[in-house]
Amino acid sequence: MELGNFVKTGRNMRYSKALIPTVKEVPAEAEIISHQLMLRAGLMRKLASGTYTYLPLGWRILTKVMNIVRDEMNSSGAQEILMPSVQPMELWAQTGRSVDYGKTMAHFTDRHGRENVLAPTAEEVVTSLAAGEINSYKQLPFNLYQISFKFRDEFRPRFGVLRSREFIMKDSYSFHADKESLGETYQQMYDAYCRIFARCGLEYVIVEAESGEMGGSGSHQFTVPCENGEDVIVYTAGNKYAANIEKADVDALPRAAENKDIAAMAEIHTPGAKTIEEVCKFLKAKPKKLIKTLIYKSDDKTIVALVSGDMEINEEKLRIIAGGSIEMANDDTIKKLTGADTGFAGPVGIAEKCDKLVIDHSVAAMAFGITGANKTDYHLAKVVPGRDFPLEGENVIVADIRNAVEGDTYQGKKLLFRRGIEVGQVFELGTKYSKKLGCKFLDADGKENPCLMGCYGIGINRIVASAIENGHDENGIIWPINIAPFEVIITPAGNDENIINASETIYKQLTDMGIEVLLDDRDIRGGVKFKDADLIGIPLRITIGKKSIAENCVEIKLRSSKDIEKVPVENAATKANEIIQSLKVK
RNA sequence: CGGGGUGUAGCUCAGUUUGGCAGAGCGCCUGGUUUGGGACCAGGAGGCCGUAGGUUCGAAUCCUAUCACCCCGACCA
Repeated sequence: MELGNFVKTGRNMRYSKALIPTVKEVPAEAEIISHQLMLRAGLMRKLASGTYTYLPLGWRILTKVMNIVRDEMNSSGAQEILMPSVQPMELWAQTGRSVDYGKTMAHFTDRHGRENVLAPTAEEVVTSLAAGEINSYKQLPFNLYQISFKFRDEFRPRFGVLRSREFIMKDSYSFHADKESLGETYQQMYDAYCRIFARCGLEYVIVEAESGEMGGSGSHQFTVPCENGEDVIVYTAGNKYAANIEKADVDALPRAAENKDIAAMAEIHTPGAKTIEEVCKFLKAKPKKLIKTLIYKSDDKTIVALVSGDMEINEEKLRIIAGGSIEMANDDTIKKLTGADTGFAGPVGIAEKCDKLVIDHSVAAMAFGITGANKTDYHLAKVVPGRDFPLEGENVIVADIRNAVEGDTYQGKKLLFRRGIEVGQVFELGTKYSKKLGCKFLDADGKENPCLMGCYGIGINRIVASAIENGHDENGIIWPINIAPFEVIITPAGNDENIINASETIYKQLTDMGIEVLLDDRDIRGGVKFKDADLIGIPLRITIGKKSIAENCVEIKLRSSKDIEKVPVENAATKANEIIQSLKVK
């Protein structure tokens, strides 16, 4: 599977010979603008849920993005390789990710009964490769990358290519003998990413991120802010602090003053009221008066987490405290632990029964609250944290385990929220994979050590979608020139011989100059050509019509502007070339 | 995986309530008139009404099953 490996996009094209099936009407299935325009501009067609065929224009754009990525990766010293898309499940079992990755992993059994994974990423493969090749610190460091298809059986593919089941990713993996070396490469990748996104014409923000299933410590996410993004970025004014919502720290809320006068706990009959919503309705209370009790399993340990009823738990934060992967406990486990049906769990008396009780600051800050009674169909009111359940102890911890919300502060500064599309992420992996897969080297002292690793990903398709999300108007796409399918479109408006001749001449001149040019030689009305040119978003248009050709002139217009410049026919190609070169981000 | 919705022409969708000739707009083909912002006139092609079964004299329409696609949710304690 070769993904445009150093394939130069063809230089020129006649529209009449090209498959560019534009559509006027908005496809019913497309919700967000990038998805709509990718279909309308004839970039791609859907095959099945979350899988798309890229048509000539769409593939040109992807190819251009891949070539920018490749160029910057190569200049940063990374080496391109290509790993298989079909990987043995065994390898994933060795790192434990066959479980951690869960159902998102697409897999199949082959005719010999072996389980195979359709690569969602390649840490296992590359680490086992390195394990076989690395013996000495003298071989380190190195950085390998590939550009290839990735598969994820998303529970819900949506937003066109933003969350699809099959997509193109650039993934690279670096191997090091020490932390300094890892830090250096991490910084090189960070800088390379900045250049890549700048060259793709994207405005991006870099945020502190959580490393999720990847495991590891440091991580930054490159995010393109836009309304339709699936990620939420949290930041303080002036961008002094910016983080993914999965990561964003919040200040602890002020604790309620100690009040000895609060009456003792009271049991209330709440038949059938299992959810926060139902309890609130039943008791006419506000969610923030409730203590939400969530029960998780981490391996064979039971973890109970408490969050204010109006807040969301942040499973990533909890996962770090748990020290391993976590999942919601099933009804049986809950019943065994609390003695009640799901929906009536509470913190009173739970610390003695569970392996760990993690209390969010938002709960510790309450004067008193309502919570489950660990008895089916009953809740407790006037439950005072610290009095009715412990806030400290061997297996009790008060911590930040919730998502930031409007009104929160960090280091005293107000937190702001914005949506974005994640287009790239860099991770310091450490030794998580090298230890498990035996990727070791001998250091100068002859001692054996696991390699330190970093990994760095870029979503190629997401770059395209986010460029559209932030680059369009009511008429269609407005491409940044570096990733536009063509740099110029020539639009002859009319069939006069001198119009055709001038078009052909300029077409040839631009081609010879190395410009990527599309000639709209279709025998149709001018209006249709203009609409199509705008829809597919070619940055520069050269229009040749009756009026202008009478003065021996053509019109040059930027897709992004209304201004039209008249230029003599013989200067047109040179002038267009000049504009294009000035637009390019080097 | 749970809830909701939709499958009818290449696309967007009517028609289903109340069973009775398969529809419109856009697109496509032919001819003509047009020709700088998705033209107009005339003619035409194109559908096993998602699939399978059932009810009925008769099913796009009613019933059952199934598949696909879309939306919401998966924070439930």
